[in-house]
Amino acid sequence: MKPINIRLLAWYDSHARTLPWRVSPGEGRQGVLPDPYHVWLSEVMLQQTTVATVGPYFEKFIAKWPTVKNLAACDLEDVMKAWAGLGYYSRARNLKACADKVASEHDGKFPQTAAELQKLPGIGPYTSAAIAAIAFGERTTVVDGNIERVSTRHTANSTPLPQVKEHCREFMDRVTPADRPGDFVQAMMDLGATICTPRNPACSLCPINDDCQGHIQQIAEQFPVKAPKKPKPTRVGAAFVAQRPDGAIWLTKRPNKGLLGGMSVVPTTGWTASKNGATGYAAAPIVGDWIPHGHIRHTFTHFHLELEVWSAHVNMLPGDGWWSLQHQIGGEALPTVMKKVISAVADDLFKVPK
DNA sequence: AATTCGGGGAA
DNA sequence: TTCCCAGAATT
Repeated sequence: MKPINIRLLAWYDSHARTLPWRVSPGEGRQGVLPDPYHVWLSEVMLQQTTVATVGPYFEKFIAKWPTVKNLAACDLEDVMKAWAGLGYYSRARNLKACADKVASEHDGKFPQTAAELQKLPGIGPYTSAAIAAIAFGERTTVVDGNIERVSTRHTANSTPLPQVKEHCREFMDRVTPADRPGDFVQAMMDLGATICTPRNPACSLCPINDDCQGHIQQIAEQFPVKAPKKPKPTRVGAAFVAQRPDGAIWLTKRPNKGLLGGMSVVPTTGWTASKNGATGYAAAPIVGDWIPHGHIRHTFTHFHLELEVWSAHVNMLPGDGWWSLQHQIGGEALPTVMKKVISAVADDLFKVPK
């Protein structure tokens, strides 16, 4: 039987997905490597985020900032606005910090080894290895969620995550070729995304099913084994949409660290396990004729949130913040939960093109 | 080693 | 609903 990398690369040459950050399949087969800036940007966006979600954001960023130097030259606030809705907002701040460092310390050229890349903000073990392999052809050992699934199934390894990750690394070190390492890791990831899927894997179509223990024993779907997850608690609070007579909405900025760090929000109460202290309009940032708009629900990584939504027409508010005019709101750095809140008051505000 | 970070698509 | 996604940083 041919080695795994031979079978996988042959499959990749005929089945590779065409994605915005990849070179064309024809170029790829001729050994053309993609732009490191594109690879880096896509890899950071793809951290815990699906290809379908990333696509439009990637296109928007490339159009707005064609090079890493362009990104370094812009304001962080513009990056936060462009990243709004994509989630995990520390990625956006690290993205900017990384661009600044590449521009100022490396003359706008990304380091070419995984070891050097990992010294940059927002680039960890996975992303450094992926960029080095895909953009520079280094024979690194890449392990992501797809590869964890493919490799644990191939070896029928029932060690639970995250301990099994080291075995996955050894598996990859054993099978990754020195020639076309970037295409190989992308082939592994495409395989995991399209055939070796979490549920109902299409084993009959898999190019490496002949020596896959998961397939042979008909137990592929049970890997990887994971520790049971904790239930998500629910937190509650109230949000206040203050509107000026001209329709502008009062926004404030979250601190740069923690949940929704650096993002723009309307004033809210604290988000607590249960209602405590002042609630409803009694907790509003200013006395006024607050009108109830029901509540919105939103789920974060580790808790559910239920927010009462209130609105009122006011002329001024205390504290730090600014009035955002209706035509500006779509361009603000608003996380999705805040778009839900504002939509509950003015449901047509985000239907206008940004 | 555990926890904290968003959001959306699929089943 | 639950799961999981081209994970990193922090504690």
